[in-house]
Amino acid sequence: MSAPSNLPGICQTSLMKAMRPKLFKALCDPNRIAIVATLATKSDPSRVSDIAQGCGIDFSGVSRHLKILREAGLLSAVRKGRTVSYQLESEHLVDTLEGLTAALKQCQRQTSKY
Amino acid sequence: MSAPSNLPGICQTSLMKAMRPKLFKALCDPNRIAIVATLATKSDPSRVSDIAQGCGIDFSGVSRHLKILREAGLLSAVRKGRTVSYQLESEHLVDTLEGLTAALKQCQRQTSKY
DNA sequence: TTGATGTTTGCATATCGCTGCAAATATATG
DNA sequence: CATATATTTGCAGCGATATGCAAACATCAA
Repeated sequence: MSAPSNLPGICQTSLMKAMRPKLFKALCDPNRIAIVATLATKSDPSRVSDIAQGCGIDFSGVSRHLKILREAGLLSAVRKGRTVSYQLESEHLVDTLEGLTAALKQCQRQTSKY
Repeated sequence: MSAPSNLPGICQTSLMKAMRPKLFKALCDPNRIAIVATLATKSDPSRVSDIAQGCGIDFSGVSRHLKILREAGLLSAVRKGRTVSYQLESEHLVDTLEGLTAALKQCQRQTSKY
């Protein structure tokens, strides 16, 4: 039966690598999704206090969310004087998503019946 | 200054829609990621008990994870006799990811300085 | 230095989510 | 019907996470 070899195993491994648990964990909170969506509309970095305006929670909580998103590689932070501004790392996110999509399609191809 | 109009607002809205909180919530558990990666390597639906073999947790927990993934649109389920088999909805996942990528790029374009 | 502003962090609390076990349900078989 | 197998669901325990408040920290301005 034309042995399936261990290609599925390789495929699964590369998918697991592409799935980036940290990314999904960072985006499983609705406030963090809102923050990302908001920052996606800004061409310049936004200050913590400005971002907090949009959310319905305390700025300390927003600061924590921003930290999580930054550690997941989704945001970059810059300090300017007293303020810290965060910006979406759009290309990085796009690259990650495209990598995941490619890995999925690869699996699809290797497991499709013919 | 060639007013930005409310395009950013539209952009943010479409991104929020594309982000699918349910998807990220479904994929923020490591066991669920493993399940998805495993099912991605199968061309046929897999039975709950077989899927549970791979995970290190009780099959009841696996059943719950499968339910969450199914409700997020990531899996489809089919009952055959006493067994229920789950399969990855690969195309749907790919479409969702590509939609999200496209929405992100759209935002990138609209907010880039020129 | 003193005071003001912006952000982060420590702490307590409340809620959420994962898990295992046992019971319930669904289906097949004797 | 009674029994066996496969899956789902109810329940309780428990660790993780989100949140607000207050304190600490960083930076700027008098």
